[in-house]
Amino acid sequence: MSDGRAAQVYSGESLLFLTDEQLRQGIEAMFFAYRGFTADPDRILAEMAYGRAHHRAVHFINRAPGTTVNNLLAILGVTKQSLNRVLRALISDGLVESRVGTADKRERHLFLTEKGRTLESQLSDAQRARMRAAYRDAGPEAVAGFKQVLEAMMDADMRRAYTRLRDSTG
Amino acid sequence: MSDGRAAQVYSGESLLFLTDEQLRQGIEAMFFAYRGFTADPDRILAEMAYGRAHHRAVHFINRAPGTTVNNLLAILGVTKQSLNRVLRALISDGLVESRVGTADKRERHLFLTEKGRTLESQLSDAQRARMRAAYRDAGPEAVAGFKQVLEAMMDADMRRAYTRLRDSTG
DNA sequence: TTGGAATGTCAACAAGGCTGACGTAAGCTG
DNA sequence: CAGCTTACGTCAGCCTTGTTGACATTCCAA
Repeated sequence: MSDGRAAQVYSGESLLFLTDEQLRQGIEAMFFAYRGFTADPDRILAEMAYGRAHHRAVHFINRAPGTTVNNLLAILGVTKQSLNRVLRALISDGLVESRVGTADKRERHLFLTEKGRTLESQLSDAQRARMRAAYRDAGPEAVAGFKQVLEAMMDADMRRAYTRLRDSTG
Repeated sequence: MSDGRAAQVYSGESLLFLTDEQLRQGIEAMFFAYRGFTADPDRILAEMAYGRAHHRAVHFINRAPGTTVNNLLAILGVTKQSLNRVLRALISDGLVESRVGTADKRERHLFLTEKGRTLESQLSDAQRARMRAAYRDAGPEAVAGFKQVLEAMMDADMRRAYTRLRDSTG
């Protein structure tokens, strides 16, 4: 399995960055960084009895207004029961509106209300602030590399979801 | 708050990478990539009634053998009650050994047993395999940028923990 | 018209966070 | 030595967020 050590050996063009040690560093970096990544929104959410699951739902509904429940399910990678609990809370609190589909009436299309948009921007402002600071510290080339590695780490279907979202706006 | 748009304006040297849009892309990349990051160990853990929490404990005990409970607590960022539940399972299953401190007898020093090391390498082999593939795809410069951005995203104390671990071995 | 897809809902459960409270042993300090 | 603090363990209870399984409804499509 671990061919990292082996990689060191036949490195004509320095494959030292594939060492087990280097990989472990990356793993730990992901772990610690993800904590920072979620810390700021988590603090805001805690004040209003919401959790990370609500944040994720709100984020992706904002990103793709009118998305269906099924679609959101696939993006978030949770069961419909799990998502439903979150959506129910958001709908009954008036942050999300669920409209029956016109073409296919089985589908529910999800939209943020004004109140929902307010929370969303509060959360993403906080998260972006940290991200922006990190980007600024690291510089544009580092950011390009950052995205490249992250994209390569994704499962194939998540990469498809990611690039589809990215290319639809960005 | 969101000065991303503003950044576009006075970009003498292209601050386009600080756009809200670019930041959002990074946020979504983190989200999707983290799923991939944990997917392989999660599959292995599920087969043996362990969870991500056990993985984290085993990982850091392996990284810093003889570490104290308090130290582990700080690194993992959880309460002692939460960690204790996990440690109790690992100790009673014979994956972790807890030795009373010699200098300070209040402390418990934690070590992996042979069985513990076996699980650890199984998990980290799986995680490294994905990481290695991603690194290889992206190349050494991208990897350098990846680490740079992640490090900049961490909270100050987590960055300290991270660099301390990194510099102790790597 | 009938099968299957999309959605929703109920119930039950587990992992893994959390707080609060309490106990014990050990170290430190005045 | 006395008393405070630290390190650790543990009990009890709560919350969020994930899971399965079962079942009803609605409605498209063959």
